[in-house]
Amino acid sequence: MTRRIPQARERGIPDATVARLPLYLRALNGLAERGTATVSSEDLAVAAGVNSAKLRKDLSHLGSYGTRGVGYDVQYLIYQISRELGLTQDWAVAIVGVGNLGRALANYGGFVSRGFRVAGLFDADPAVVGERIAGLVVEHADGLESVIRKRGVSIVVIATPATAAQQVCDRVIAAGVTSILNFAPVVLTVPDDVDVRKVDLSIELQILAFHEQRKASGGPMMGDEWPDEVVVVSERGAALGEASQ
Amino acid sequence: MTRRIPQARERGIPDATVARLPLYLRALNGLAERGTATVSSEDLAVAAGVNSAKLRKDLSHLGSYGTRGVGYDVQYLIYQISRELGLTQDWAVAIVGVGNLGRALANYGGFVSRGFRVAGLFDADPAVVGERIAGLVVEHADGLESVIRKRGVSIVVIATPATAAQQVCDRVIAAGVTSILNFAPVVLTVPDDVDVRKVDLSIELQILAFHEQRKASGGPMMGDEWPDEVVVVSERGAALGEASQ
DNA sequence: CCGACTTTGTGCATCTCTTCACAAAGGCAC
DNA sequence: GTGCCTTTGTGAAGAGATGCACAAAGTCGG
Repeated sequence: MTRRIPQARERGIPDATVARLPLYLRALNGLAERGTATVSSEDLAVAAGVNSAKLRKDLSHLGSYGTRGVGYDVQYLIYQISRELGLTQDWAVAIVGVGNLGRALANYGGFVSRGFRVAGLFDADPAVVGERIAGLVVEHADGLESVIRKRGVSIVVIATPATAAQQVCDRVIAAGVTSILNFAPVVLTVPDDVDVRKVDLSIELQILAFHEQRKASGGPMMGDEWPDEVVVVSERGAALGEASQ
Repeated sequence: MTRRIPQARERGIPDATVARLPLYLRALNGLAERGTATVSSEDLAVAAGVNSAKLRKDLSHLGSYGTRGVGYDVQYLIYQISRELGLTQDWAVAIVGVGNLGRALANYGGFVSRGFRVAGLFDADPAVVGERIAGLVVEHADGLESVIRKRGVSIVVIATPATAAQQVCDRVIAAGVTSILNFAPVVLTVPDDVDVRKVDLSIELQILAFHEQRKASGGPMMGDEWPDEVVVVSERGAALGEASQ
């Protein structure tokens, strides 16, 4: 029974750290634009809205890139974090579902600026296919698999209604995609090697409502009884991007 | 020095649990629509995509609403979770920034279906003010404070460009709002009693890219040296909802 | 070259969240 | 009733994240 000793440069950055790296990157880019050359963990932590000890521990997972007594070189750190996140290469992204949300995403500037390139827009509605959005022509969802393979798409954004999401998901996985960003309000079932990240407006609002209620009233009404009239809220809402299909 | 003993029905549901309750609620609504009367923790856990022990522990924080040997009454559990989340009351929501994203949000069906009512749309661009979106007329951002007070808005969604977000944030907080959903890619500075939740597409994509890179290559290139030519990615992207102002 | 000062990187204690495993509770068949 | 079977609710162990506090490492003025 040997003791588990963590390697200095072991592959395995904690998820919580990975989730914060983009935040640091953004703060660093802000500093770089203002011409700052070096930054202390304290200052960077404030800019990113985290604790400075946490920031230092996070960065220590990437390597020892700071200089004691001075801080971190902004440009160098930007490069190291970008490299770790895989932003030094280009990622082809496809957006499926060109409803309100799909359009918003296609026009999103932050996409292009960071190594993410929109390589395709898809919808199942013939009325939308052929339309030109953000310099791209919307293609019919039938061609999904072939286009994914042909253009080397590795990340797919699902912005379809909830009902279509799982089917789209299955198809893009069959085409070899292993990274999915899901905006549809459903739990996607995927194999273990596929990463799904979920963005769900409705859930965020409900979490806010919980805290708001707590602040307002010191908790929900105390009784556990049913009220006289129970109104059951139904799951009638379409996906955020209510596209066709 | 007394030991801290958790009360049985203490007000204080873990954050991780609160974040999952909406997920359970959605799964339960799906079951209710299909006419299911009772459900076991195992089945509900599968539907919500979590571990069944976790689900039971989560629910146990609300109270003891299950029946051993049987499971949970779907309708009753829907009611209890809704009540805990504060969805049995109506929340007035204002959306600030009517760009691509703002429009998508205003048209989002899931909003209305769950006790959230869009009570106002705001933008600083005169070209957008007056436009009719999802049955509402876009108002000028100047009237933000008075409308918030008048219509009892308690949750504000910020869908402005990054540059305007902090200013909007300060103003709505001054008007009494303590719950904010922020889509702009900036860290908002707020007092302790204000809750901010952040939705950031760019960050989600970067996290996916990290995992994708790991899967593809077994890690980033090994050297720690600078490449000959360093391209620094700039933070040029506008907010997801690139509205005016 | 030295000593004062700054800031990193990390060991450690703490806290939170997750998962296991099982006793207790309840339904149901007979 | 009685006993078997199912499923909850939870104690306890484990895993992971956080934050403190400080030694080690480096800068800089003189």
